[in-house]
Amino acid sequence: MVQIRLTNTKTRRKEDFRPIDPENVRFYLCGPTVYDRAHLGNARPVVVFDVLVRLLRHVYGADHVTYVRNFTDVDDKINAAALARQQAGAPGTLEELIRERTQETIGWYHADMDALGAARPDHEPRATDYIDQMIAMIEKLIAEGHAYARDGHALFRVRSYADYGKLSGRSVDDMIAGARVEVAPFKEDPMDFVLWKPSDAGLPGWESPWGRGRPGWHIECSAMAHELLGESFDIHAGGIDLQFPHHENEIAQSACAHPHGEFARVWLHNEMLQVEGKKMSKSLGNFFTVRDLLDQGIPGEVIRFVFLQTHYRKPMDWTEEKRIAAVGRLSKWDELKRRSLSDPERAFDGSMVDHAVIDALADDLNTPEVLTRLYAMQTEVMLARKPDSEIALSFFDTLQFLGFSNLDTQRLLRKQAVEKAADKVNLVETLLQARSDARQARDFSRADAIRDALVAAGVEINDTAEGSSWSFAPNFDADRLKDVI
RNA sequence: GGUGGGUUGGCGGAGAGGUUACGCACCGGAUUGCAAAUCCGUGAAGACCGGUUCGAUUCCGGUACCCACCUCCA
Repeated sequence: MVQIRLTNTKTRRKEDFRPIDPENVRFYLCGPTVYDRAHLGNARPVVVFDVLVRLLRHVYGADHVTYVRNFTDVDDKINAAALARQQAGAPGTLEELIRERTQETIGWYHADMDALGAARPDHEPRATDYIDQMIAMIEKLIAEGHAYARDGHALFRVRSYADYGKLSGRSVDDMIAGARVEVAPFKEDPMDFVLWKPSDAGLPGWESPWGRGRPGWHIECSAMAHELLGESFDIHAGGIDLQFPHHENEIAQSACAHPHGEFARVWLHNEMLQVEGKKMSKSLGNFFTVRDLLDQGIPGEVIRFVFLQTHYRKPMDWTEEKRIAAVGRLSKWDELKRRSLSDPERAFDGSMVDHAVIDALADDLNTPEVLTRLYAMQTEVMLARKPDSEIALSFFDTLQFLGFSNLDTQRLLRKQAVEKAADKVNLVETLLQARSDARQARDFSRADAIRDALVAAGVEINDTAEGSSWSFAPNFDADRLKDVI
């Protein structure tokens, strides 16, 4: 069996991955707060850890991995969005508008992540469905002395957990010295964080031993992970920005509430995404969503390819240049698929995934190394020069395994071009026949003139020993064909 | 102020204490009537300053610059 190695944030080392139970490898990924469209940065962990899940399923078996990714559907930003809608005249109670908003956002999220080729998790728990578990957990923490209730709040007592700060390499004292912590009158210690907070009449709330209120951030992940994966599970992942405070607080809560469990054995964090060398932010005007890109005709596979070019533990820069290069590469593979498979629509089952690709992934998800292997395979497929060669089958099986099933990066544009040009097919073929005739007659100047004009009009021509083939390019412009006639 | 990450050839981007990463671009060659596509090949690097070592881009220390987190942004 392939030995997977992963860089564990908890130990700051690359270590052999040994599942607690190989029959059920358990993985938790922090999901989105569903108040708006996912921006491009939100997509990075989804794609990166989708690859991890694919690897785990490949190694341990498709039915031996449990993948959980939550939806945080209780949050002040959601409340604000719902309130804005109500003030804009939307009908319904605030609770209804909140539900509407989160439901709609989850639908968007699914559509966008599907487009990126990211498989759906086995469980997608919503925080509001686990309020009871959160309350039970908070009660236990209070009973054990790890938390306290004050003024309608429940707060975690950071000093009661000796290892607080271990994951992120911080000490409580240093952080307080940094003087950037919120000091609230009801806190025993400035670092204590909120488990439960009161809701007034204008906010969603649930009855609790501390009054009507809503959960703080952090507790939902602890409660849902415990409910669905148990006291101890294998891997917990998310963006590096969650390392502190979110994951640190999750650990503290879970370790204190379930002292016999280990919570997550391995912690994985992806580095952040930048855009053209800068942080993506609304103020810089370089903020955009996954949907924005998809709507521009950039398929999810292109986004996925660009993501996999950079190792997940390094900052990744989204650039126009990379986008264009990815389109070129995938288009080339699409062309190769048409040429090297007797049935380009053939479905693959993952039985011929390349071993070197698996080895590269097993080495801490080294996706750039995977691409290097794919380039080598590409050349081998070219050299095989016959349809359905073993290397071709393996190559496209591997691509599908990696989440690249549709390689036609220009399908939207091409589809439009073909539709627009449907009545020009005969004309193009007539012209190509004329070129062929001219070549036969060795009238090369006429043949080349026809070819150049067709190319200029957006017809791709490929001459091989077996003959010529052609296709409409996405930029096909029928009007230009008039120049040929 | 504290913490973490980064700095590799024109661009993107890895591994390894000593032997070609790889891709794109460029250049040369093969193929082609000429192109395109494809194949083969050359050149080009390791922010800066020290240290360890027979030998460092790879280990250690320092400096500079960039990014992020410490503010419910993945």
